[in-house]
Amino acid sequence: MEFKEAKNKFVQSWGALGSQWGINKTMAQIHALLMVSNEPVSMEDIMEELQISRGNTSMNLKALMDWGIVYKEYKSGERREFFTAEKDLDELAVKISRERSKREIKPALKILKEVSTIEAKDSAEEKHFVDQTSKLYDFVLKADNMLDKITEFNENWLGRLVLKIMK
Amino acid sequence: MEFKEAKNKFVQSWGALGSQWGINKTMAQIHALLMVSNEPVSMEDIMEELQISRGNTSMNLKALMDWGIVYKEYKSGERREFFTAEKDLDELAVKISRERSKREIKPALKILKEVSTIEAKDSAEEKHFVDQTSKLYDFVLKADNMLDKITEFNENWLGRLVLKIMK
DNA sequence: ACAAACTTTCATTTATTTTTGAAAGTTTAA
DNA sequence: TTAAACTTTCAAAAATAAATGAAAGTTTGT
Repeated sequence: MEFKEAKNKFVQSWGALGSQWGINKTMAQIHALLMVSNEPVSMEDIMEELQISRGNTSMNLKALMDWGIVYKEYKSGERREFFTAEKDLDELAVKISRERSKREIKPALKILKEVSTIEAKDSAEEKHFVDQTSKLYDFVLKADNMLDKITEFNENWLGRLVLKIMK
Repeated sequence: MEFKEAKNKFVQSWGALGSQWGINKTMAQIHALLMVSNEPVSMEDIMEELQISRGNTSMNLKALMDWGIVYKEYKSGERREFFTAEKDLDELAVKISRERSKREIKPALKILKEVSTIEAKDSAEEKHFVDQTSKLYDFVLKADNMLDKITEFNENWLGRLVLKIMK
């Protein structure tokens, strides 16, 4: 396989994969493109490479910056803005899990807390509901904390030890 | 909040959350409904509760059974089929991660392997591409294994110890 | 302060995904 | 073997999500 072909394959596949994970295709593609670029890329170049409109590019770059995984860069003597992706994968994982936790897990916990604390009358049906949603609340909370700790400790000796034990 | 209201809120919210994670709304809603039902539910009842068509119900039940998180049940003397959800959350987590790994992570690894093993010519651009995709391959592989181990050991003492250390 | 060079926004269009429902298929009891 | 009672399939319709592009907004050098 040739370089251009490989690059294209990577970008396209990353886009498709992103969709499956609830991330829009263009956002994933732009991220993929920046990840494998060894130097900052201008908006024009992104538009050109991915064959997408200016508006789409702009919106998705903004979203990526909101997630904290893409940065703006300024080149001296250049009016245009350039973009780079966070390339440290541990850092990337931390930022993605923080963001998903904030956007998706926290709201889920809020709902679970609300519905699991209704006053359960004596019917078996209601008891089961409260029991099951309470368990779910505990479980999601535990999972969320675990993800937090894993990413947090990922780099240091304790994390490495844990990884070793787990393997 | 009253029981019916709480149940409805849970089912609706779970559906919305599912969408964000790339799981279709109805599939997530049916799963939610079955999770909090203390006894098997017929297709008719699911259709009625969620106000969805027979075809939709059938397809999504099939998908949930393919994931291994919903089971068919037969009641003696009843012609109809009934459905229940896996209610053990550890078991649920194991099945969901297995399935997502199989469907999404494994294919991603395949692509990463392919594109990271192209012959890098001497340009800095190509070297960076190979370097970055190789790192990504290693990282995703590591993460996939970790998820595997976490779910696998979740119930036993080692898992508990690790959780404790991490907290 | 101006205008050139750029970026962002958002109403509209387009593409994708999900849902419907009628027809086809299946199972079971008599 | 038949037909009633159910489930599944899939082409078409509906709903949802994403992309476009022109207009509005912003920044920067002179």
